Amino acid sequence: MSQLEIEKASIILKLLGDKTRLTMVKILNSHDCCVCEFVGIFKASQPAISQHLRKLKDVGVVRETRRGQWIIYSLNKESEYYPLVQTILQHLPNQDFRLKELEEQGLRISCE
Amino acid sequence: MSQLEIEKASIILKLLGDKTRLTMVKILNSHDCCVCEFVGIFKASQPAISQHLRKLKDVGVVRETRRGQWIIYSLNKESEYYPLVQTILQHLPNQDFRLKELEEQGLRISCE
DNA sequence: GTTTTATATAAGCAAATTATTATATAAGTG
DNA sequence: CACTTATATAATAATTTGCTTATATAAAAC
Repeated sequence: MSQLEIEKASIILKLLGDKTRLTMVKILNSHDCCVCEFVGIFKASQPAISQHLRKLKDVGVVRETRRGQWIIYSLNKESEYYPLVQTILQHLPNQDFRLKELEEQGLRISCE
Repeated sequence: MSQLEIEKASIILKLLGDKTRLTMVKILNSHDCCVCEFVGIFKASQPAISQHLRKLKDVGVVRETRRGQWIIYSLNKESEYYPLVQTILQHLPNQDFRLKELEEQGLRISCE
């Protein structure tokens, strides 16, 4: 079991202690996503989504890669926090239905 | 693996996303404690400690039992959140040294 | 090169969180 | 019963967080 300082762990837990960010990370655990997909999934503005992603990126939980005009976010498996994040995500129900809903609205394809 | 709604999980993660509360819960995982012991352990006022404990109690993560003039807090193993809390705590270093320090100051005995 | 699409960032503000100070309650002690 | 000890609660102040609005950047399309 990889161990983390309490201080660092509490930072990660606070980050994941937000419904939107926690759902984002759960989704990223099975599928990479771009910002516009998250904007479609959550009833939140684009800047709000960008700001959540930035927080996750700042601590290294997620990474970004540009692909054309899209920026694709993915879980950073090299992060020292990855083991903790993984065990937390295992307690959460699959969120694939959210991506399904997106596809039904024709919003998923746009970023592929 | 017991599953939790995202909404509920995020509430727990936010609660544990505080250094003081996270350390409290880690300590309670191996030893019951009273409020005055936590006041000794953390550089925080008694009301601040009480308020942290209240938040943990309100969601059912901890329980309290009065023993004379002391109120002893313990982890609530019946909580639906207990499995999630356990897996998180496994990633954290043991905090027994904090209780040791208390004993050396003669502050532990007072609550026994 | 202007326009559109995707995203980021900055500033301002409202809501939520945490700590402090003061006071209340409840048990134990002399 | 007055006094002390342990704890809780209420009010308030300070800090943090998350959202909105406006603007900037960067790539793609025309």
